[in-house]
Amino acid sequence: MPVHLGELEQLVLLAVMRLGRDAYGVTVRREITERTGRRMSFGTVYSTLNRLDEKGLVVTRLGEPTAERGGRRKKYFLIAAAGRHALARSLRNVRNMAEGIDPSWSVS
Amino acid sequence: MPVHLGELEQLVLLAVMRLGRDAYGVTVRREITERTGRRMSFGTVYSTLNRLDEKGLVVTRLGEPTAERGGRRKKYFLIAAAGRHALARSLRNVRNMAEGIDPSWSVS
DNA sequence: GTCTATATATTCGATATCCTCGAATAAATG
DNA sequence: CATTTATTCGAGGATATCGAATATATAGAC
Repeated sequence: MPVHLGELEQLVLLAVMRLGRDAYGVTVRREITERTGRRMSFGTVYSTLNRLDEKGLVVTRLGEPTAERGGRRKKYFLIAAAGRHALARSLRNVRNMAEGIDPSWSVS
Repeated sequence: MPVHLGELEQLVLLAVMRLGRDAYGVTVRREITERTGRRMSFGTVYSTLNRLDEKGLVVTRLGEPTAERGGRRKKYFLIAAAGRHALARSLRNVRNMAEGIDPSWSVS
């Protein structure tokens, strides 16, 4: 099994963490788009969420129907311990590599 | 053409920046492994470097033979302006998503 | 000088994983 | 049963990965 997080897996895991108990397909996609400007289809988001689930990096629970106006039940995602670890490693790697290379270059 | 940087592309670009004029296959691989612990074959490194080259994110120059003890000439890599921009965007996205989610979680 | 062994470095070909989308499906309410 | 909300599916492209093959340089034997 792959030990590394893909690019989008990283962003999706971060979104799941940010959203806490309100993380599901729609909100995850919105969070990423709002914070990064990155656009993607729902299919993309869900395939990533499901992959993270299969890897055991998130856990899911099925939501109750809301009283809003129909619509299928939500599938909520929560980050798992393994997900936290994988994310921490991944971010640490980037930080270690970026350390010392400074602001200037991120502008030009 | 894809607008996003893969996970490894990000690390390789950072290594190329760090190494300045001494960036080539062998040193890039070593830099990443030393700083992150991440192992990979040379084939992996070179395929990524070449992909970045095709995308115009790095530029190459061929080194002169050294007086060390045989061996093929080195192909040096330098980050291009487009590479800096892509990297800056990519890192900014991660930072924007990680912002506010703090220390505690990176431990547990 | 020129062969050949050896060291250094890069390329190649094949496969797995990740990303991506649009269309299809499912499940809830009025 | 029409509409809304949400998720799954199927197919194709991009990235990552490796081991083996290839290229190119020097040193030493002859």
